[in-house]
Amino acid sequence: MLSREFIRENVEFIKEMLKKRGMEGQVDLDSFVQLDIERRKRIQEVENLRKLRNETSERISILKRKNENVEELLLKMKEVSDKIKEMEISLEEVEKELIKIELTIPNAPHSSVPVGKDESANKIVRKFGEPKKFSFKIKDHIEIGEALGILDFQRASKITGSRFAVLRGIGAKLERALINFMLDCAKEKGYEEVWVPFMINEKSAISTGQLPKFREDLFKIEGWEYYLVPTAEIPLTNLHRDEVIEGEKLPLNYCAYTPCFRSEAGSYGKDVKGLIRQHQFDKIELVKFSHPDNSYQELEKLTRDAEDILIKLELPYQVVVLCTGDLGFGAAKCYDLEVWIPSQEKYREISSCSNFEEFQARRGNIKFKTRDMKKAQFVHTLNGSGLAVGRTLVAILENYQQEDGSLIVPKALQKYLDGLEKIEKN
RNA sequence: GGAGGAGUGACCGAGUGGACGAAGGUGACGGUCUUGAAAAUCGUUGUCCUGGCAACAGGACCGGGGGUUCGAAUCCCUCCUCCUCCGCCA
Repeated sequence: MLSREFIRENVEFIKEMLKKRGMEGQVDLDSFVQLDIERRKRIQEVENLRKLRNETSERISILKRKNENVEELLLKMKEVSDKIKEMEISLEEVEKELIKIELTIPNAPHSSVPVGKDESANKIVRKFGEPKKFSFKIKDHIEIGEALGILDFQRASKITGSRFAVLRGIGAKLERALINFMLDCAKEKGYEEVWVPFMINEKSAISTGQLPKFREDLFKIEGWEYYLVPTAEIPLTNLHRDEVIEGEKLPLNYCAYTPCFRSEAGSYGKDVKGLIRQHQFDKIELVKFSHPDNSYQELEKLTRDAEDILIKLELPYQVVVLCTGDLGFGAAKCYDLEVWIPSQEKYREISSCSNFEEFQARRGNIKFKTRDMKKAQFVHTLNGSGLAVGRTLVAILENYQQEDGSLIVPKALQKYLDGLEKIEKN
């Protein structure tokens, strides 16, 4: 969320920003301006009356102690009191409308973010490795996994439905190995491991920006105001909601494994087969709470920390900086890590590393204060996947496939699989 | 699921419906004392909103929401959270 004061004073800038994001006309800024003026007018009216009430009440108290007659004052004040109540209600209405609009305003992209309409304007920042050349006809991860007996989509759809997967035997162990490997990588980089609830409440989802705008992306628990976590970003960032962090301790680095649940509304027909786009997938998330002065250095670090996992797994990838039109709602800047998927001959997103600046901190009231600061100030929050486990599994299956249908285990993972070097059909 | 108890500032903790934004303490910061430190001692120490260039003025906030009242931290209702006991349970 941007500050009310900032929006008030930079309406033209916001309009321009919305245009860059391709959200022109999607936010009712004119109403915002009107409501903002109206709100402040009503505040002044109400506060003047409250002042009168406070003063008179004090007088009544004094008069009463002197045993003087206060009947007339009481009657008069009864009226004032009713009037205040009335006005408080009308003020609240305006405030609610204002918040409604505020919550639909996206973050302002950082000045270094390329301007563009859609993903075609994203810029490749760097690459690692080369797409491997295969001397045989390659298979996609579904074919490989099913042939090895480690992936089963049919039974998953029987148990639940489409966009779910069953992993079996060494496949299940591989998933668990990846989770442990990634958490260990994060720990090595100084992230504290956290185990969090896999359901979140409304407030938490508003803080990080999923609600109210993206409600249809979440799975809601019937009869509860709880949602299944779509990303560990939410519980991790909300660790410090409504807190003032000791400034000397910044940056705070956290990592967590959670399964992630997404409805994938609006992605019908996209990646319907295989592990790429599931309703449930595993992910390790990295979250930083940073001092505003160096949040962009922290973003670089965070991105490198996520990349390092791909380097260790020796998977070819590229880093892309998202353009204004492709940038997430709350992000000021975002790097996507894209891993090479041989069967699609494409780089596909496997991690997304963003700096939210104050956007989430303001929504979630997350501040910091150092000893020499007079006032607490909003932190900058950052997060990135380190990494999406399901997609990593896809990348491994496809990039490490052998002509005979077996699979070489990446060196970095072998110690997590009792030294296993190769997976073959059993 | 049943029965009780509790939620007050960074923390601990007091608070008869009017002199309470809130005693007292701890911590932090600043001063005095000291060669330095400790101890002692004095002082400062919340957030948000409105108006104002500012100094400042005003308003709101005692878990959240509502109610009673001229006036609520204090009374009533409701929700949330935590604790204790009983029951059930992985």
